[in-house]
Amino acid sequence: MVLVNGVQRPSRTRSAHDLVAHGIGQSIMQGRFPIGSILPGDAELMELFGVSRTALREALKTLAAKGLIESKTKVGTKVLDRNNWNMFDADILEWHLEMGVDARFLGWLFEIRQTLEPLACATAAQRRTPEQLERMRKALQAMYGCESNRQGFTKADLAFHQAILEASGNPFLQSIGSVIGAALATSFTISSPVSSDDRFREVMRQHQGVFDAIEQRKPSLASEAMATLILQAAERVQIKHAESSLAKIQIHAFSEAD
Amino acid sequence: MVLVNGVQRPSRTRSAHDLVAHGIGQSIMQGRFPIGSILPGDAELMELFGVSRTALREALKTLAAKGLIESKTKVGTKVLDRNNWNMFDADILEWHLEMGVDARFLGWLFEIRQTLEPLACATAAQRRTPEQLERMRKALQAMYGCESNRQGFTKADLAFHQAILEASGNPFLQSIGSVIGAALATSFTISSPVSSDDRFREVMRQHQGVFDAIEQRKPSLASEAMATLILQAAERVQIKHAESSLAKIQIHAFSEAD
DNA sequence: ATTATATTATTGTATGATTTATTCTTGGGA
DNA sequence: TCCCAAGAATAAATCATACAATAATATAAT
Repeated sequence: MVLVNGVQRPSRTRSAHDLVAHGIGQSIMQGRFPIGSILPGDAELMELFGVSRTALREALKTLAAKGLIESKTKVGTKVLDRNNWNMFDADILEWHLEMGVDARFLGWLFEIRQTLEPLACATAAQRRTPEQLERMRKALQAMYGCESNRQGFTKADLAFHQAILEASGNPFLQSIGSVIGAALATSFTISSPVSSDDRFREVMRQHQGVFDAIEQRKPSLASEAMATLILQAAERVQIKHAESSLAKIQIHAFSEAD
Repeated sequence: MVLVNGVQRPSRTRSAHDLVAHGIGQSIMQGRFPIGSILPGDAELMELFGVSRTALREALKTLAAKGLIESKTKVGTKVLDRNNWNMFDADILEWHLEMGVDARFLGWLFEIRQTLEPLACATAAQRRTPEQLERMRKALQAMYGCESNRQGFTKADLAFHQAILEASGNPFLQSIGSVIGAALATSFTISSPVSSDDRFREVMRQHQGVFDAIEQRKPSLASEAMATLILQAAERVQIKHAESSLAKIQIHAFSEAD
């Protein structure tokens, strides 16, 4: 889904409760429904979004499951504090991105990647199966073939990182794919539309290094290679972000379905 | 909620959709609804749990929000692959624990803690406010005062770790409280009922060390102190787990509300 | 002033009808 | 025989309405 000026254009017909959950979720992110406040009652929300009670309540249950809100009889539906939000949830991240990201948020994002992805590489280097390695190789090949196609490149990049996560064998690490997706989505949007030839070669060299280390079953080498890769990616994005003085940015979120 | 022989006794009257979500979620964890399979249609599930379609569908939306299932018109509701599950979700972790944990799972759990909590300590040492430090101090005091009360001790322990997460300022780190809660819940259940006096002093010494480092704003020291603390906790639990040859274990999950 | 009871607003649950989307089937052509 | 298109079947998605449960608030009784 593509965002322009912070207003969403529904790309396809999505289910009603999905749209409502998206709408309320985004409003919470933007502070339109402040933290700690009570949301409007069912009746009002039904009218606001033009849906039935069923669809509305399903949307609320979706948000409650992600830790955004909590409903209690008679007292109403309260917007919970941020530390109840599940930041590893793909939707919450997407809504964050759609709101526009600031340097602080990017810092947090890369702090996590910088910590977890090297771990994933290290364990993947130990536990990878031949099939998993093959998936990485395929994704890497796709990256090589997408020098000109930035969207395709980003998609292949995400697939590469996810293949590593999967090979780590740790289900917790496998759950952070959405975080990486969010980071790549910002890179896609922020960095210069025509990436230089040198930069492409440098990025590919780093990714190839990670792959080689995992292929050769060298945990610490794989870990370090990934650490430097992420560090440089973070620097690129944050510099670019500082250059663009926009508060809100056009965001394109990627999903595996794309 | 307490588990005995894998059968749940509902401790209090909970909402219908909550019970259904819990029931289906647990069944998925246990493999009773296998991954990739289509679960029974609305009508059958309604009868199975004795609830209306409304309650059932809200439960399904809750599970869908956590990445466990996906519903498509005509095709049915499919149990998604594990890497779609959000392992940082408190409910999913709880259901995992209720099912009983194995050494592998404990390993994954501590792998994550071992990586993220030192980071949290390091950033907390840099960015903590006086109020946040005070929260840590209070929790630490509570731990000192609960040598005999194991449940109270575990609760205070969790509060201490969560105070650190909060002080880190990183919302992603603040979301992993449930992971720590899960780890502590297993420790509570597995380790010997009467912990020795020496062990208590050792654990307190380590926690005090983490606190001191954060108080003195020494990031690397705080990070290392936490790393060794977790390492030893992991060793204790896994050894104890290996001793107890039970496949399923009585689990007591803690929440902030307790 | 305190306790007990009634009120009432808001979420929670139930039910049946209707709509929508997708698979499966069937029929017609090439 | 094979392929494509039109239609039927089916299960989820949505709607509309009614009723129940709960807890905050107000009111009355002690």
